[in-house]
Amino acid sequence: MLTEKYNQYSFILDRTARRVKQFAQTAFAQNNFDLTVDQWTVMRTLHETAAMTNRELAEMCGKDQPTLTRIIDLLIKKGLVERASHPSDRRCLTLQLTESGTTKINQIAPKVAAFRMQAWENLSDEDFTHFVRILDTIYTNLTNKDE
Amino acid sequence: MLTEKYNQYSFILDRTARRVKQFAQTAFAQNNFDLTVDQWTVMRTLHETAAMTNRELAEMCGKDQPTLTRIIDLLIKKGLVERASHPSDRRCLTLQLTESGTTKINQIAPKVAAFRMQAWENLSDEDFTHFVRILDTIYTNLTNKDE
DNA sequence: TACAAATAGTTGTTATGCTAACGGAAAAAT
DNA sequence: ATTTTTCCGTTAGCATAACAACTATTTGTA
Repeated sequence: MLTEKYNQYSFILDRTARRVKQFAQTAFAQNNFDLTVDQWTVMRTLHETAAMTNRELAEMCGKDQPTLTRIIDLLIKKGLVERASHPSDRRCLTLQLTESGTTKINQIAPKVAAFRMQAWENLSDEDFTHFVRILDTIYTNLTNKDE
Repeated sequence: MLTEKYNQYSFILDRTARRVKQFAQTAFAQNNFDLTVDQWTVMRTLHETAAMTNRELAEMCGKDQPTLTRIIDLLIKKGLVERASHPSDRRCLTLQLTESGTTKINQIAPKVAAFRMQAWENLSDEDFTHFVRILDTIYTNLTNKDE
């Protein structure tokens, strides 16, 4: 492979990821969701698998623990999530959506799914398959195997 | 297209972009480059096309102006870049690498290109073509056409 | 010419990503 | 049983991303 040819992949990847997030964030604002995209990701994960610890939730959201702690702080301020103590391990916390949080998720989830689709205009199912395979391969290639 | 199937593309994209940046940043640290990945991107762009204004450079780097201003501030602190006044428009500034900055770019550019390649193990030239096409299409799909 | 609109760069604010470090608690080792 | 190690969550510090607001300057227009 020619080295020069691949010099730009990082730029393209970064640029596209930021555009996707920005596009979603603008849609969130226009619909008065009063959430950031990342806060929504956390709530959505918590909705699918309730009562996780901070560490488990961070893992599932693809975020590190400090970042997740701060996002949870903001969601608690908004009354959408609550922390409870873990029954058997006093180091852990159990996180779950409040009733208000569950209501919110159910309200906005279909809308989010709808405008997310706009990214895939002019692209095929096969492209989606390529997309997942290539990006996951890159991710794996750059992940430390010692873990 | 099935909506559910595409719910995760944003997650994959974001996760991969962060991994790529993190991988590069770790390599930078191990080689004592004393630069962030974004600072390197700015320097590299400035090296290829010298004497740009803040706005032009931001555009080429895919960053917004406030972000670029702050990155340039840091690079100036390190003595790698300098701001000069624009000859014909007093609103503008002309940015360029210092001699020290040019030396640094030439020293580290080959190393960066080398470890960047690690992302593409187990992937083909055809995959790279798919990658560029798909991500650029997504970017275009989500870019406001009114500009 | 005078005034309104647009442009360039900066600064402020909030949120996130990453690393390091810290305190409390549990697990492992001796 | 005590010590050491590991683990969990949080906090702190720095850099970046996005947006709004501000100053200075230039351009467009009446």
